[in-house]
Amino acid sequence: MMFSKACEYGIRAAVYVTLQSLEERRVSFNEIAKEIDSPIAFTAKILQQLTRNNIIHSVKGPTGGFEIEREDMDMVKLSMIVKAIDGDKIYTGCGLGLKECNAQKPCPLHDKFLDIRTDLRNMLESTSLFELATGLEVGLTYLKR
Amino acid sequence: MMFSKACEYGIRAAVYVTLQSLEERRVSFNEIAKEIDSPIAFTAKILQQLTRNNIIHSVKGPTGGFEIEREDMDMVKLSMIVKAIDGDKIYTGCGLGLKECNAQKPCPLHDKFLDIRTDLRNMLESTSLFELATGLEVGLTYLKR
DNA sequence: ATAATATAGGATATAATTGTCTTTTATTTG
DNA sequence: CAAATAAAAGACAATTATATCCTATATTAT
Ligand code: FES
Ligand code: FES
Repeated sequence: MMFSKACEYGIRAAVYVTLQSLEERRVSFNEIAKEIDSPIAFTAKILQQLTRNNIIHSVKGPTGGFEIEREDMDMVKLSMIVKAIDGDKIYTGCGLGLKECNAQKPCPLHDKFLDIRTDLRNMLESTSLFELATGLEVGLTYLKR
Repeated sequence: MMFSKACEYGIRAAVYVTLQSLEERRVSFNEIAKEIDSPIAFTAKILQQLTRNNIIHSVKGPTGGFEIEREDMDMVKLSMIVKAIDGDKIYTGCGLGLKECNAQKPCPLHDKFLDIRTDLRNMLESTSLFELATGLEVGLTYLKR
């Protein structure tokens, strides 16, 4: 609804990688897909995108898998994942589908829509992977149900 | 992104019907599609949905077309249109795609997501077609381009 | 070096959404 | 009543999003 399926899987996957990297564990896409309850091959594609965008790091071969550096856990915000997977139409598009969102020639919902979207944007730009992983770590939140 | 294309067209169409009904004019789906710059046949389908959900009123035959009662312009909120076309997943779904959004077993983004979604919901539930049409009427807002 | 392992990449399949076309039904006017 | 008009309905087509499968490439351990 707000994010594509691919983006939802991408965020859940990145948070799971973060959680495991906190314990120095590399994880395979098989494990990730199982733990976040997502389609394996599709998840692998999404992990490729995250890797190409330097959001997570991948290592091939035995003992390989996905990981994320400790400093990146703080640096990587949700907005970066959303942008890598869904692009920035979530920021730039018109809520009523006009060709562009423009205050000079706004749709009837423009002002109200912009309020919501600005809040969403601020939230995504200020939320780090580390922050999301900590709730998981102490069992307060879940990646599947 | 936030709404489906169908929903975007639906809102724009309903606002246009409202604007014209303020001047006692019934409008055909051909005119609506032209004025909101949307695919004609697809728009006709969406107008059917709005009619079935008693959001706008349709009249067949010569002099027929779509219209909306003056009192309905205030009574119909955007939330009703969104619900009629996109269903209520926008209100009930989990932002990270968990099978359900539930505070007992929340995803890592639950609290922050709920804040945004509540604002969106309040906005949609408090915004009437009349309110949106008035900006159009005085040339402050636009339904195409 | 070789075998085993794990991600990368490309081709393909399936499902959902978006969009078109044609026929039917209801209504109004002459 | 007949002709014209406009929405309703159903079948179909195109596009996009989601998902799977198979092969290639890189890396590690033996
Ligand atoms: S013009 Fe529609 S949201 Fe800005
Ligand atoms: S559980 Fe994910 S948004 Fe509520």
